[in-house]
Amino acid sequence: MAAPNQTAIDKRRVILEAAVRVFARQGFHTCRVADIADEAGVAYGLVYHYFSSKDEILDTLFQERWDAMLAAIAEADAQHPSARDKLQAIADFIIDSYRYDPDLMKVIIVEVTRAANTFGRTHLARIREAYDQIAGVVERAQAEGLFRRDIDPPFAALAFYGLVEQVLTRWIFESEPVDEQELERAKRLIVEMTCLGLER
Amino acid sequence: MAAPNQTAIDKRRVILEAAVRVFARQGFHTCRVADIADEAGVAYGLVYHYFSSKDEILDTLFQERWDAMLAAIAEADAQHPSARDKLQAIADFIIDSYRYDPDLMKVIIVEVTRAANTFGRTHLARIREAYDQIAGVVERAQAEGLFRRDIDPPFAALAFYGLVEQVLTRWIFESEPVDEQELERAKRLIVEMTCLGLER
DNA sequence: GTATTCTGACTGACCAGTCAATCAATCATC
DNA sequence: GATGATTGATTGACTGGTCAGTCAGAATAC
Repeated sequence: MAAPNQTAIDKRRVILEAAVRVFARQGFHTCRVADIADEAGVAYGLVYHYFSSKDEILDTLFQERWDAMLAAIAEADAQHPSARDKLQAIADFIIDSYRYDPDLMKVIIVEVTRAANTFGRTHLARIREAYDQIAGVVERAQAEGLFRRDIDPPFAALAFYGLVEQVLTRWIFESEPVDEQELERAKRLIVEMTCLGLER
Repeated sequence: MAAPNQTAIDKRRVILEAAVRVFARQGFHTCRVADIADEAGVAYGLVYHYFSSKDEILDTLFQERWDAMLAAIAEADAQHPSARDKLQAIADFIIDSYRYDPDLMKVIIVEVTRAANTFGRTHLARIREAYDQIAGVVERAQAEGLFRRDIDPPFAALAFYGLVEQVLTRWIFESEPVDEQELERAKRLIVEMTCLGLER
């Protein structure tokens, strides 16, 4: 019934999930591979059976998550007619990703998208794809006359995605978990702030 | 003529400035103390004559710069009557700090304000002071009826300061230096975007 | 019986921080 | 204005600990 190497696949997953917790708790540079093995309840050497290096573990985590991100942005773009709804769907997806697995989002943001000297550099092209897709959403909204034309789309994308990441970063720095109400409030405020600004 | 320990003070400064370049180029975790000594043209041991540890060098750089930051925000708040002008003055100061010493700003942002597991945590209280001051500016503008009241001030501060940091991060990830025109354009767009938003 | 998963002791490189020794400047005394 | 004493700056070889990655073999599955 089970796939031939069910166990193997599971162990790989167990290691990945343990790595998320360890990276989130101690940071990539500060933790040791032995910590990951311990957290996974697995022998040290097994980590190197499934991954060729410590770096490859983080690369894998990032790639899996970022693929989902880009798919969700494309989906949001295709599904909704209005630009505001598109941005809302994107914000919702990212905030919900945090709700579902805060540790993973912490690792992705802290160790990859904001790590200008290490993993951020290696994954730069892929990270930029997200910005480009959002810029596209803004550009088309401007062409339709829904958005002002004096803010250039790449800059608008920076402001929008930047705000989302900034909100997550705030939560990441906080010690206690974030409650449901705050998650929902953030979704609303992010889009409101991006579309309408502060002045009345 | 010269102060008694002129040389001493200079060497300390030389080491700090070398550290900025090395941290910016290689990152705090990746570089060795020997790299800093080499860059400063100084013997390895001298670094430990002026600083008790590698960490203390980064702490010093952060503290010096952040003090200037907080002073500039307070100054902007005191100097200008309108909230928009206050935000413009703050954005100008930070963008100009980047213009003057991009390496230092890179180090502060990448290694401290966004390093959730290491220095960001130790300097958290001081970082929050900047957010709190900006939130105060927004709060008073709301009380005066200039800003909408349905965005809470701490969130607005997150969006504003977050956008500034996001713009710097974009430049940090880029390889080529940023031209004057782009710096000035960013100053304008940051405030425009924060105050007016995207929708027309 | 063989292929794969799994184990954990081991190694080799690396690097933060120490320290004993040298050097340079100022001061104190005659 | 020479001589020695004191203080602080400067040097770089060395140490002790850490840790990523290896490997030889045991266990398990098929």
